[in-house]
Amino acid sequence: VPAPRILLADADAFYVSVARLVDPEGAGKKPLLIVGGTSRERGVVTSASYEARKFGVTSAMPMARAIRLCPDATVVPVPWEACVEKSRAIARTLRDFTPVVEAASSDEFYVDLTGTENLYKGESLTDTARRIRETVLKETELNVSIGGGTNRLVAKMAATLAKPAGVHIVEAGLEADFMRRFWLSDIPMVGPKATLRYAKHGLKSVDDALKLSRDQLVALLGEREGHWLYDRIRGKGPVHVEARGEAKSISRDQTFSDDVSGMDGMEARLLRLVDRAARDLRDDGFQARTVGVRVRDHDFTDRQASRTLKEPVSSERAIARVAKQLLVKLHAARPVACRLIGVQLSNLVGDAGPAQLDLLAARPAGPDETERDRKVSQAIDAVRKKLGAEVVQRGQGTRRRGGGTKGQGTGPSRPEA
DNA sequence: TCTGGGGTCCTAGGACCC
DNA sequence: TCTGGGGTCCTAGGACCC
Repeated sequence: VPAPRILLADADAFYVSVARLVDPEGAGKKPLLIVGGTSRERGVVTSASYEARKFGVTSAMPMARAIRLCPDATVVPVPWEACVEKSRAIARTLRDFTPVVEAASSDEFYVDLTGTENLYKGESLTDTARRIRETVLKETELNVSIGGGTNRLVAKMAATLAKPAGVHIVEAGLEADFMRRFWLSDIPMVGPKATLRYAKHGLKSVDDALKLSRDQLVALLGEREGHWLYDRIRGKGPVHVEARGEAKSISRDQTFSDDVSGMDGMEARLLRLVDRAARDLRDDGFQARTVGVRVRDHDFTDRQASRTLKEPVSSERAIARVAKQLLVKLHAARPVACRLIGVQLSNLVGDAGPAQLDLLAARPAGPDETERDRKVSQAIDAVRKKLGAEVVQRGQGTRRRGGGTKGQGTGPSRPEA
């Protein structure tokens, strides 16, 4: 049995790089570049150029703070559509090497080269990774860094060492040794909460935790987490790479520049989000059985309510009816102003495949979604399609999302996931 | 400093069924 | 009349990732 050969290809400063490609004369010429929410008051950094990072700017940082740290930086919005296209282009290039490519996010791709030893006969994993890197650069104008090894954990952690524009492969058998240079907080899924818990037991680095036996770790952290950490710090982790995989939920939410109070205002904003979510759901060829509504109160308390229906729905009117009831319920439970409202559609049922077309047609209109609701949505889709075509005719170069990609089962924001 | 938008996975309790 | 155990589905919340 050959040892697994897993790679993680991670695009360098993805959103910044795409912003520069989109606008070579503007953003392309600014070393100090920040890409992110330009709502000024409530935006955060999506990505900062390596030059800007030297000033302490990091992603997810409030924009106000980022500008204070790096006052000379240029701030531009995220070019979402171009990012979706570039993400797909990277995935396509990777699939030329093996079909087993999993998009973990827009800019991260797991690649399983196990069993390709004969195909790339004699070539080391390092050389194959370098060749992949060069090919992606040539075909997409984007630099990826590639980490690799016998499982996803070491591949991911090696990729951080490979940045920028490099390759780092961990040889089989050296996984445990490789891990010793890291902090526990560097391990994927060890977030702020876990880091704090570990620190309370005096555990900060991988080396700290290596001094404890399996039983001691279990005694400290509990059955599940104890075993989990014992394996991770020895470089053991999941191996399976899932080729493709479809979206499991679609959500659209919005933070408002000013808090919204009162049902009328909240409902108006909810309906706009419902329209976006329903449209994107249908574009991706899905129906949803579960409708959820999320609010973030003015004091940053997150609350959520959801309902699962007997039959899946995809029309604006059906989703809006449920969403409104959920919003009323949430507002009644805590009638305060909110800073964010979101709509989430899950329990997705595909309706794109020809095999399922009959099933859909046969699905009777029920109490949750009437025949009339569906007709209205069909009319909306028809108008959108027409408008999209006109935009293309005018040569503005901004085709409406999904116009020609219907039924590929890929979400606009997680294109290959 | 005052916190985006898009996701995934896990847990725990209750309802319900066998 | 009182007592089970197991399995599945649903809901809410939380941690985490990019």
